[in-house]
Amino acid sequence: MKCINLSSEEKLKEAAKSVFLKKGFAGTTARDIADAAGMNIALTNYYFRSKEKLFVEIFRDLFSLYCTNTVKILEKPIGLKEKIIEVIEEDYRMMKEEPNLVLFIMTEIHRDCENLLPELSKYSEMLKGMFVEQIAEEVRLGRMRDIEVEHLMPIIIGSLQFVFVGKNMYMKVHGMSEEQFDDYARTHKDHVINMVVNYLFQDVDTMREIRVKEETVL
Amino acid sequence: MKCINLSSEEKLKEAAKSVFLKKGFAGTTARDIADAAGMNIALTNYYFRSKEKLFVEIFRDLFSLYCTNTVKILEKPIGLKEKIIEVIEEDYRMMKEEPNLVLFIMTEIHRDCENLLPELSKYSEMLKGMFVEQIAEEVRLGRMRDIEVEHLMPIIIGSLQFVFVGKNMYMKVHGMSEEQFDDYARTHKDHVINMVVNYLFQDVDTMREIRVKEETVL
DNA sequence: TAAGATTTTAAACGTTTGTTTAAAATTTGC
DNA sequence: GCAAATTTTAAACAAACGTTTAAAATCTTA
Repeated sequence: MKCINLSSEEKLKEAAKSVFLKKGFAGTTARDIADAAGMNIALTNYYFRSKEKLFVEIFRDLFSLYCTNTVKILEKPIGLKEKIIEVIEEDYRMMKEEPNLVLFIMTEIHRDCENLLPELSKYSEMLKGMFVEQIAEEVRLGRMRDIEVEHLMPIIIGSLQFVFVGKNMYMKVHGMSEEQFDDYARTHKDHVINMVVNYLFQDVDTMREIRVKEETVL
Repeated sequence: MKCINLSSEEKLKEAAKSVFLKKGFAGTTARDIADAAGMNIALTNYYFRSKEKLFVEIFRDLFSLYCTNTVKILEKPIGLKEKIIEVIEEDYRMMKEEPNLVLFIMTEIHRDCENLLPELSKYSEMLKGMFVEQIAEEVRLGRMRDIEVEHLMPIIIGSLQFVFVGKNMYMKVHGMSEEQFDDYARTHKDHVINMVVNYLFQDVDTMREIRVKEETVL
């Protein structure tokens, strides 16, 4: 009976993940992966049959890393404002842990959308189910700006993720170290939370406050 | 005296630009470029000496396309709110014209930051000069939220550019055609303008309005 | 410990890569 | 209109690519 030594196979996969994240599929050679793992060049094909099959397997894992936690938060039975703040905080945590992830995902989907399409279903789930209903309910009650979910998600995650997509650019332009970028990103995250919550909720609240004040006066 | 036929050299460069924008440096072969131009494979090296030298020349052009118009707007002698709206509108116009540009810029700087560093100086200019002074003045007068310019620019351009970075992903996830994405992006642009202006100015205005109302009452 | 199964290795496979060459085709300048 | 300069071509280059092979090394099982 087959008894795979997972240690070698997984060591190779971890090394490949690291290289793919940094250089992308097109920029990575089979020898880059072997070198990073400190293993023989033939082992990639021995364990994973081809560079592309290894890549697809890793992409699946990384796309899950990109989505899963956010989807879980969207499904939590909590208030919408609280939920959106949690999503942004989780996004920040994820990108701090793996800063290359967002650009990697975007680049590879851009390169080979058709082949990687099946992996996108999880992202679709994000926008369905109780989250959409929750938005509709909040909008109906006038507690939230009327906005379609297709616009809401990029509003929530876009501005912060963009900072990590352009991480190398910002670091060069502003002469930042890794630590300085961490500080920068954390501060930016707080700006984004304020801005998004302000746009989606506060304006409504403030308008209500004004209305209340006016009614009190009259 | 040397008399270059610009028609062939420029035809090659335009073809290369198109291929590089779509596939990136690592994903583009010399034969891809020759095929796209309908020219002989040797001509790339005849006119540009190497694939990399051709790429750097094209990157310079495209980075300029990415920055120049925005910098011009930032230097205009107009109000800050008006200016920020103009920047977002110009960003949208640019990305509608060349949807692959932002992801291209981000990917290539990520790949080879050191070599492409000299090209980044223009982006730095963006953040200097009268724009910074204008922000400081507006903040001092209490007409604008207190925010550092390093955070302001990603706040302004990040959310909208992110939508174009993830264009292929959104199109697949939401099953959009090119025309539908155009509509989607235009609507999103308007959301971004509202959100950003709201965050930077409206809150201050509204608070002032409230204060004025209170004073009127008392 | 011996036989069989599995893992690892060095070497080579046929392609494709970016680039070069040298001759052919074309254009330029007198 | 001819010699010189320039542009374009087909062919080939060495190097690097993903992959395969077959033998060596290691581990498993009895």
